[in-house]
Amino acid sequence: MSGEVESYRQLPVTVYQIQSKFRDEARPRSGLMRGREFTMSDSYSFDANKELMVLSYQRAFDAYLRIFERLGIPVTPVEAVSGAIGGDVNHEFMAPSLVGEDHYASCSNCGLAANIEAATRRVDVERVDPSSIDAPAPSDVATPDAGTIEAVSALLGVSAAQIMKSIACIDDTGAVTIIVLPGDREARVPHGWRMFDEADFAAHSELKRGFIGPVDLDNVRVVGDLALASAAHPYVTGANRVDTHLINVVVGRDFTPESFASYVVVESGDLCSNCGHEMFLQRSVEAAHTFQLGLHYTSKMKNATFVSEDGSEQPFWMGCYGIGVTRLLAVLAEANHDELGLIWPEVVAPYDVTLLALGAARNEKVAEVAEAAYEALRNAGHSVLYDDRDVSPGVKFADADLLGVPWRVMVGTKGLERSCVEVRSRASGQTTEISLETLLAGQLS
RNA sequence: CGGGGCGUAGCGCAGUUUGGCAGCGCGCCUGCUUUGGGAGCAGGAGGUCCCGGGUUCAAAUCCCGGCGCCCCGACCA
Repeated sequence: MSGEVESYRQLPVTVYQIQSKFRDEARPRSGLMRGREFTMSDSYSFDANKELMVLSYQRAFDAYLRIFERLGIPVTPVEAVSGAIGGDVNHEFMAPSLVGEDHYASCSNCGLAANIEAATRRVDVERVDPSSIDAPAPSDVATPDAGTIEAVSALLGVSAAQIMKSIACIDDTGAVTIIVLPGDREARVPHGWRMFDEADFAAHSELKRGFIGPVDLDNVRVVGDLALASAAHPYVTGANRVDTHLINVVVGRDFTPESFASYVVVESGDLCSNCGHEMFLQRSVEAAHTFQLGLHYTSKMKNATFVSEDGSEQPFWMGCYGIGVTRLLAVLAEANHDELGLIWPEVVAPYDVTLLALGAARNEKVAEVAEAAYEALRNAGHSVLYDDRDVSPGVKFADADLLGVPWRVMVGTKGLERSCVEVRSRASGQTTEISLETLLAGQLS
């Protein structure tokens, strides 16, 4: 782009490509849904400032919505984490599907939707005064080999919800941070953080895997899930000693997290962080992804610049947008089928019309009309799949349903007696009769 | 790389638990009938039961070893 665009006057610019892509996927699955080779359409926008980048982003976003609408694929744009690609605001276009690999949380009231990896919840309970919790000071309890919530729960006879889960992480600044959350919930590690790996545990011997706890931890940041701030009971936690836990740990008395936020993976029934109504989870397929990259890449590149209005050299504000074309085919089939087979949306159907000659081998007139209809429809600009096989009508009907071509024209003795043929819509199942004249003029209605 | 499952006719599978004639559906071949919703009847062909070894009078079935495929997870612009 640096060779093509020199001035702010040339902006905005959006370029695209449709290319084969290769990924070293650890486990390809579900046919076209995730393969090591696939076709991808992606595009990139370049703007002079953030406000204009957002406009370009919105144009691409709206275009994607229109594409999916025309394809007959219902999609929900959801807030997502940007993964390795970087940048700030981004959306995944999720097609609800039982075969999907992703889940998103959606609010039943305000419509807020976010990938399960990004979704947060609200906890609508008053913060509890620690002094109101009647519990003696924390004390040790031996928990040999009980390094999991389940094991501690079974050993001590307490519910998972009464145990505090402590997850050791490296945060986005590289600092060791412990996330504490209710033991009956999965931890959601914020974007940019990572959980401890083998090397981290080796480097921080004060943190005993399976027995980590937030009490008396020096020089380690502790953050807590919202639910802990409103918990009206003491917790069981790790004692930071092998085979030992602490009981009667009260949040705010025995330790105080630096801050409270949503650190659990959202579950169905959790409250929307925006409006407080219940959220539900939807299984889905990621059909497309859009990103506001901002200066994420261009600020690190020497030549990704243009000359701005005031004469200074400025980096481009970028957006990037991708649709998995190969995957789209699978999503398309998922979204557009019934028990008889595919139902191609007209805009992407490989043929407009399938022409069935019924009993042509025994009726010369049928064969003649079908041949003529084939030519007429083609001359009128239709793409036609012509079934002139010598098989029974039932076989042709079933195959036509299976292939899912939008329009089916049936030429047979029954109709020809009245100089008619039938036209059937695969999507609606509606059959109408048209005259031979209409058909031979290349028209379907 | 972990966890689970599977391997028997062209395809899909049952049979393996409790060792005892190699089965079913579809497809295929022949004949007759049928022909606007995946035809019917009759007859027929088709097997390295993944491979190797072991136990046994006898192994698709039990034991040991190997190979292959699928699913789940890790992974994933």
